[in-house]
Parts: sequence; structure tokens; C-alpha cells
Amino acid sequence: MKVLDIGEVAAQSGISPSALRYYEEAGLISSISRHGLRRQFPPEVMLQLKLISMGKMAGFSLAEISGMFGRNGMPDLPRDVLHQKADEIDRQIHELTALRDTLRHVADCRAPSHMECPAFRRLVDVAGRHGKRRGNAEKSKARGNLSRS
Amino acid sequence: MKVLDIGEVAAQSGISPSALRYYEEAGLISSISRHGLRRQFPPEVMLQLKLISMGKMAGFSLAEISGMFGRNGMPDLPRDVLHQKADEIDRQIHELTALRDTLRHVADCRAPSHMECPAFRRLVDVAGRHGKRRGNAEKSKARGNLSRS
DNA sequence: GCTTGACCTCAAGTTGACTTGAAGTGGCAG
DNA sequence: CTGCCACTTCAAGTCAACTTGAGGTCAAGC
Repeated sequence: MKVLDIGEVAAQSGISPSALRYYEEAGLISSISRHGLRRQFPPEVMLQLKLISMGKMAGFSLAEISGMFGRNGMPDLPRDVLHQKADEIDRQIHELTALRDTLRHVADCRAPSHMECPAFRRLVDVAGRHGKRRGNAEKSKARGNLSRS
Repeated sequence: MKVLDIGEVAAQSGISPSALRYYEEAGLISSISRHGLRRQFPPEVMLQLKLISMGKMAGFSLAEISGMFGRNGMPDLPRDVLHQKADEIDRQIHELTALRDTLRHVADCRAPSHMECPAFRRLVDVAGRHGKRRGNAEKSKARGNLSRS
């Protein structure tokens, strides 16, 4: 079993064929040949897809992800850029931890109002200032590819 | 200083007035009155916005967020649902941690190919199976509100 | 009393990440 | 040889979360 039919990839990864085609068009993965019309993928694609899904979970756009993991699939950026990305994720982990703890706190704390509970206010104060990942208006010049016309 | 003009809220929170109006229409926040045409918000809105931004960072949609933090602004769900949400976030933290470590690893590891490095493969294997947060095709019946027409 | 500037409304546009639909193709089971 | 069915292409649609634009309002300062 050397190559994987797009159907197998879809089944094993849980990603729909149309999404896989979209990823290919976007340059995130690449099929190695065709069987009739059907795209055939190399086994490595499964790992690439795992990396992609991790990146998506981290809130990175497909453009950013394709930036981190070069066209070949393996991360190939200068060390400092990678560490920078890692730092970014680290900050996100902190926010998420604060949110999780906040949720757990309000689930268990029986104070009359959470506003009066110092633990609550402390948790909420952990997050802040370094906001905006997903909804910012920074002109993402990562556009330009994938402009079907 | 009891109420905040939408301009003050925008300035202090970094969220644009149009986004604040959008949040209000979506029922995430509510203005308490008007000064002329200008919306006036109660001070609590700042905390609500902080919670909203935490939720967004966690990858929740506005609909999900408005589900967690009732119309009044404070989380008001049954304990077990809150813990469930917290568990979900916990899983996400694990994925993010794996991604961060993967990035740091490839930044520092000087193996000829990462595929041959056991540390790399171990890191990648941490994530998996419980995928799909943001891009799933589950028919989100969280629709229905905000359907202007 | 007039201007100004920050807000207002409402409709329409944008972006990313896909999905859907129509029309077609081709390997394989029977 | 004939269907079938999962794939193919390409264009267009969808959805969330906003932003933008046109045209309007109003409290405050000069």
C-alpha cells in the first residue's frame, strides 16, 4: 500500500474530499498522481493533515499554516520565526487556561454574585491587552494565491 | 462616572463601535440607554467584553459564547455543562501544547529529516482523533438569530 | 444659531474556508 | 458490454463576523 486514494485519505482523516481538493489548490498538500481521475496521495499526507489540523486548532489561517510548513510539508522556517510562532501559541495557551479556570470557578463557586468573588476577578484579569487573534483588521497581505478567475 | 459612551467602550476595549453594535444586535451585550443617538453602556460591559474575547480566543463562535454567558452577562449554565466546556478547552490546550512543542522541536532539532526523529513523531502523535473544532460540517443549528431580513 | 464630529440606521460588501450543484469521466463488478 | 458510483471540474453559494458606504441626527462648542 504505497499511495492513498483521496477517498481513503478522506475516510482516515475525517476531512472531506472537497476540502482536500481545496487544500491542494491552496498548496498545502499535493497529490502524487491520478488513478483515472482520482487523486492519489502519498502516505505522508496524513502527517501533513495532522499538522494542518493542529495549526487550525491554534487559530492560524491556512495561509499562515502553509507559511509554517513549506510546500514540502515539513516546517522549514528560520529558528527565530518558529520560536516566535511558539511564543504566540504560548500566549494563547495562557488565555485558554484562564478561560478554563474561570469556567470551572463559576461552576463551583457559590458566591452570591461572581463580581464579589475575588477569585473570579483575579482569573478574569489574567487575560487582557494582547487581544485580537482571529478578528483583527490588519491587512493580511497573505492574499493573492488561490484567486480563481 | 456611571455609564460609558460607546466611544469610551471602544477606546478602552479596542473593539470598534461597529463590532459593539454587532454584538448588541447578537444579544451579547446591551446598552442601557441613549445620549441623543449614542448608546450608553453600563460599566459591567467591560468585563463582559473581556469574557467574550476570551471565548473568541478559545475558538468559540459568538453564538456559543452567548450560550455560555447568558443575556445578563454572567455565566449561568448548569455546573456540568460548564465543566464540559472546560474539558473541551482542556483538550484544546493539549493540542496547542503539542503544536508549540513541535514547533520548538523542529526549530532546535538538527536531525537530517524530522520523520526520522522519534521525538518529532511522538509530539505529532499527541494530537489526533478528537479533531474538528472550527471547520466541521456538523449542521450548526445555532443559526436563526441575527438573520436580518 | 450654525457647524462639527461622532455617532446613528440599513443595506451591501468582504474574507476565509469550504460546500453544493450541474455536467462529465472512468475503473470495475456483474 | 453495461451500469454504477465515487470521483472529476468549474462556478456559484454559504456562513460567520465584521466593515464600509450612503444618508441622517444631534449635543456641544464657538
